Amino acid sequence: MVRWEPNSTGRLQQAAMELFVERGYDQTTVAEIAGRAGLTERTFFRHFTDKREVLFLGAESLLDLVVKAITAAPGDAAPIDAIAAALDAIGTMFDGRRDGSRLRQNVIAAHPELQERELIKMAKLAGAMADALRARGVPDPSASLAAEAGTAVFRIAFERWVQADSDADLGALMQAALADLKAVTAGSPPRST
Amino acid sequence: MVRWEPNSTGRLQQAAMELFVERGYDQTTVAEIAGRAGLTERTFFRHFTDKREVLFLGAESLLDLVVKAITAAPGDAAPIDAIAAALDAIGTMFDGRRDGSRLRQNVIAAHPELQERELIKMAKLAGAMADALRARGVPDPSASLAAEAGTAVFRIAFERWVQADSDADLGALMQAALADLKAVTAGSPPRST
DNA sequence: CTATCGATGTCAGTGCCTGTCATCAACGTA
DNA sequence: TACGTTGATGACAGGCACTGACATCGATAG
Repeated sequence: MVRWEPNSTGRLQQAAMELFVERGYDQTTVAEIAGRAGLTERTFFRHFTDKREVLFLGAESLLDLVVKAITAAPGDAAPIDAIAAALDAIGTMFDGRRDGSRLRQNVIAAHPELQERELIKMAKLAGAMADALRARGVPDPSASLAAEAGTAVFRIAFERWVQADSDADLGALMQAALADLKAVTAGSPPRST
Repeated sequence: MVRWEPNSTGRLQQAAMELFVERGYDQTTVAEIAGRAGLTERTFFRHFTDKREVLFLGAESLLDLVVKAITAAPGDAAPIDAIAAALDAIGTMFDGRRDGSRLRQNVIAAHPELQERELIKMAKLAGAMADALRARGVPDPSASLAAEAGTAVFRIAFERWVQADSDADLGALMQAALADLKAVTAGSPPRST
């Protein structure tokens, strides 16, 4: 006989998403989330450091993916090309997950405190990318700047992706955004995409 | 006879900074801040939406400055040059404020929740810069990308500025960082600055 | 069989933040 | 002068996020 149902973390995540969608983030208490998952509030905080974090599990795997892609890039690749490779890997990872991403992003978009958490996750991502570039011998501040550029491209392409009516391809959107960034930093006059 | 001492907001800010430096952000309660300023906790929350915000007043003026600089740039200037003009304006604004900036940044660096707030202020800054560029006729996503690039340059140069031993010039650091960003997005091989 | 372990529950408490109502000097107006 | 209004503040009650300390009890190792 099992003393506890398995996968507490997953149950808490699912219960949280359901409640956030049903009645909104603010109108949902941690006790309610835990209750729906068959647990107590105290246990929620053993699985997640705070209420927001329940929406941001999985950021760790994205980080690993990106670091590996940068590390695996050809040794003679320019920093920006290593970043491009990381973006490609991200594109593949999100393939087919647009509906879920959109749902989650709608919740985040409605709550500044969740946007804050998302931004610091992005900053950590940029930090990890910069570390991976430095490990390739890219000096600062070029490594930091390339990493920041990469996350900027990701964020802007991602935003377009979840908002798009058609089911565009995230990878393609990121490639286009990267090309735009290259053009704009090169001092090109405005153009439309 | 005055019923209340003037400049409640400023007194709260000063009391907060003092206490944060004396005993740390976490070890300071809002009631203590208010008490030192001769006010009550409830009044604190009439001046600031939350405890963190007491450290981030003034972000509004930075935003205005940047928007005006972009708007005032020559009509035929490329987006990236309008951004460069905004960075110059920022450099002038922070001239001579390095010690204060460093003190404040030390507090923020020690507390993730404060970093989150700083990041969302940066995101708002980027949003305002993008709006100003769009008003100049720059289409999306170029406007967003140029704005994000600008804030990335600002953040990285600012970090170096407050950490530097010598009293380097923020404006010069931003110009150098912008040049590095241009080089790295152009696909240049790694170089050191 | 017993000791330890690990996930959970229980409970008390702190601090952030909000809603609501009261206070009272200043100010305008009749 | 009297009186109503305004605006910044105080007082108070309460909700909810989050934490520390201790108890519980199947599972597992020896």
